[in-house]
Amino acid sequence: MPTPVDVATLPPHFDSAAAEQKWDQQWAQDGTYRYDEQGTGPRYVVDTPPPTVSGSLHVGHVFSYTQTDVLARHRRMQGRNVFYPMGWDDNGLPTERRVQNYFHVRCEAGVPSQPGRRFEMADDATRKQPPTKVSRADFIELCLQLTHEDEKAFKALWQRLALSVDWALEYSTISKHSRRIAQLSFLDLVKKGEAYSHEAPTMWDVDFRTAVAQAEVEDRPMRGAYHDLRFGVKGSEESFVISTTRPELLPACVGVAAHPEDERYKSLFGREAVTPLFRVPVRIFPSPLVDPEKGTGILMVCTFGDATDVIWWRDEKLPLRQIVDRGGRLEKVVFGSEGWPSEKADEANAYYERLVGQSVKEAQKRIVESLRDPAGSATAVHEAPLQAEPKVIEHPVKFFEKGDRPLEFITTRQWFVRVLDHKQELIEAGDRITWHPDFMRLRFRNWTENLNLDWCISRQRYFGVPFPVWYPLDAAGRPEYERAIVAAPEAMPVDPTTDLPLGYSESQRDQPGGFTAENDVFDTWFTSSMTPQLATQWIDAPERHKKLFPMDVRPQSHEIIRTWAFYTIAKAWLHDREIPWRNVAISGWVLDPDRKKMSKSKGNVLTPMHLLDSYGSDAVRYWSLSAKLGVDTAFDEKVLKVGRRLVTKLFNAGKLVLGLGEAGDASAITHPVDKGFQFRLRETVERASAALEEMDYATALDAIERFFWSRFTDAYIEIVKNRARDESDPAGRASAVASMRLGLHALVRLLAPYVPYVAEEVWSWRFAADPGASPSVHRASWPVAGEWAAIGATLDDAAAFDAVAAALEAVHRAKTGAQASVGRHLTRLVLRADPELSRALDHGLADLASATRAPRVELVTEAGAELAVTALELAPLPPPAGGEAGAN
RNA sequence: GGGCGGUUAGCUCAGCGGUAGAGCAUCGGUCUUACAAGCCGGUGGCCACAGGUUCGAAUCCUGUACCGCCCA
Repeated sequence: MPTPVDVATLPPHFDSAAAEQKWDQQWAQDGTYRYDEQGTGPRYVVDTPPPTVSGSLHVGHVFSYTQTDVLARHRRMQGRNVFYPMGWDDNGLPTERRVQNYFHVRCEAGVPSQPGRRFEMADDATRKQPPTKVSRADFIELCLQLTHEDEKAFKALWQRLALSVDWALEYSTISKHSRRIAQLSFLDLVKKGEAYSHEAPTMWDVDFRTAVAQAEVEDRPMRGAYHDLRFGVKGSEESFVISTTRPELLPACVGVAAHPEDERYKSLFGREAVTPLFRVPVRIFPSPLVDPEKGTGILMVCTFGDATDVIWWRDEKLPLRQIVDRGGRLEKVVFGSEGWPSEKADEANAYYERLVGQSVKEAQKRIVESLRDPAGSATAVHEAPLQAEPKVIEHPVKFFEKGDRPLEFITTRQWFVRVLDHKQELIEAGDRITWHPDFMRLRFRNWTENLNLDWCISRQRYFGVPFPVWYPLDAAGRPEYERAIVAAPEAMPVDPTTDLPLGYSESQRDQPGGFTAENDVFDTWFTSSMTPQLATQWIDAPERHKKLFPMDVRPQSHEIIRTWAFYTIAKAWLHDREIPWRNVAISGWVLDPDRKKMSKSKGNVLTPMHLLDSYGSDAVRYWSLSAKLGVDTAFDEKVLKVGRRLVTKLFNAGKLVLGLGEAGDASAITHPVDKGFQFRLRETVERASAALEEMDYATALDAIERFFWSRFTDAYIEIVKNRARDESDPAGRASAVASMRLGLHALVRLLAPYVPYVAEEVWSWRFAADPGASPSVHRASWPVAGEWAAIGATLDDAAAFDAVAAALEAVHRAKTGAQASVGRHLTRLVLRADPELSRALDHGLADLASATRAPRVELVTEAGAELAVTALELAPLPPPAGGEAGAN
């Protein structure tokens, strides 16, 4: 049982650092935020974003995570059994990259594993050497080691911020459990026919050497140039000019296309063109996808310059001539060999020889030189194929969002999940979810409608969840992809490179007639899209899953609607024909003070730790919670100061109110001014609660804070604090003390989700020891209007309180006008008011006299009069310090 | 090019049919036994622009201009 604190001994300011330490420890010890697995009451289930633990923390993390926390805290106080887990996304490229840099290592296939070998952060000297090569197993070990360190830093921040997560529910996306859930998901999708593998041109990053999905691709404006090249027409003297930004792909040209209605080229359809330099005959066909306005209106189709080339290649059944390899260099090909026809193979090979092994960029330079050679002409006329100097343009080019060079389309075997077949269902699922703010729904809809590729889920990387898949090898040692073997669910998680498929022995690995492992890992979103299922344990704990799914809320930021939100909705639909959560709360971004997006490259990223140190956690939370969902907010240190002020104010208001001595219960509240204050307080409770029901914590905070400051501390307390100490008026005193106590009791609870440390501190002084009270304000009940029913406050009471407060304000104004302090004693005070206001003031005149320090208030009633101070006589100032200075 | 959001006091932002708001900044007053990290007051706005609807528009509609985001 907590012991009440003697508030008279408390300091003038709140020591936030000490309180943060004290209460973090206390909450952990008491299990204040624990989810009750056995609980049968209503739950509130949060699908927390697992932050990418790639090292750095910034204020954006603080911002959005605090916004989630306030929702969870509100629901917890409403008595919900709150399920609020925390995960770490330690799976994927950011981690790989960080590990490579931190230890200065590279993962390479075929390097033997060296278990037990220790690595430290690389120093400058080490960094000058080539990176150390490590095996896949060792690399993964390093990833785990480093992410574990990063997780500790994140956890410390979250605790300092007072995120009310249940740390017993912590998870990481690379853990054994997560790998199992991801592999079970894959198995379910294969069984349902929603996952398939096939060999096809896929967007490929040549630096990371991996396939990427549509969601990870972005357009960047790049300088390019139109190169006009003259093609010949087979069996004729005719020719035409195509325009291309990628002349280096000329050797991979497999067709020529123009718009079916284009009169200039209609006569060419069905005939064959001959490419310059390589003299390859290719089919000329019509396609409505060609824009007659662009370039010369006729273009070459290559394997593959862009996404449209892929469509033409597939629809027209054109041959495949891949020349760009997985590292972005031109591979060796021989014209004149099978699949590489040429009318002049020797010349073609001579031209191509100059390009082999070159990067795409260098190859372009070289081929442009060749194209200036009249000998390369494919027409009867002896002229250079390049018609004019290239015309420089700026155009959008597709990049992997984390990549540095343009994506290539490269034909590889990849695994996909069917999403195109389910567009309509996914859009409908999105519409069944409530989005906060609502317009974010359109981002989801827009993205889903515009999808044009199935979800590529395989990545040619090292650190990730492996595919639980092997392929049988035929007698010639070729994988039989159509007969893929998926691991049994009870065996998952498996690593196919070390585990065995059922019925095979290790000696059969990579042997003809044996089997081979799938080396790829899942797209990190394949696992991240399962955060609800990771937290509920899904098919491993069906009863638990049923209780927790669909979840109540998914908080996240808007730039990952197309990835995280989309994939999570897709998975929930494909697996369970369900929506994953009923609400999505989209937080905005923190912008720098110049309203620019914070990013590492701009160097304008703010780290949160020093803010926490100088303003305290409650003030930092206040800043986060004064911004509305979905709204980008410029970082403004002034708001932190306001937060700190609020914390101080609550601390001191608590001291005053609790220092008044013991209070009776609400039945002692009989004075009209007190009842009127309670009436307004109840209205505030209703207003704030309504806003929070809509997840509008910022509007709720605004209402609470405004009331706390301008009605409670500036007005009500000033009006009644003298009565609260007046021994000569026991009933009036009891009413004031009980009312102030109830006011504080409610306001501490209303503010608790926002400023949990100072609220807990104030609560602990006395309220925690009340009979039947919760030891923590964070488990106390959220105020409800019913608590005020017994007081029976009326609109007339409210008018009395409002009138006294307005009159006090008028007197303050008059005193300030007379250059006197608001505490200055008066010898005479006359107010003028209209009859209605006079009546309202009637019950509050004694309070008003004591608050204004006047002997009595003379009231002149005049129809239609504005409230005004008509006479104000200041008492002489007491003699200066030395004796009984400052006596009242 | 398509979609979405924004434009309100010097700054950061609320308000979203009924007399323009808050905090900060600024200027002035005030050390009142809760709080000077406080309190009181003053100054400051064609609510981007142009039309329209309405008794009444910052708020609803249409268009324009900037800023930003998402997607091609």
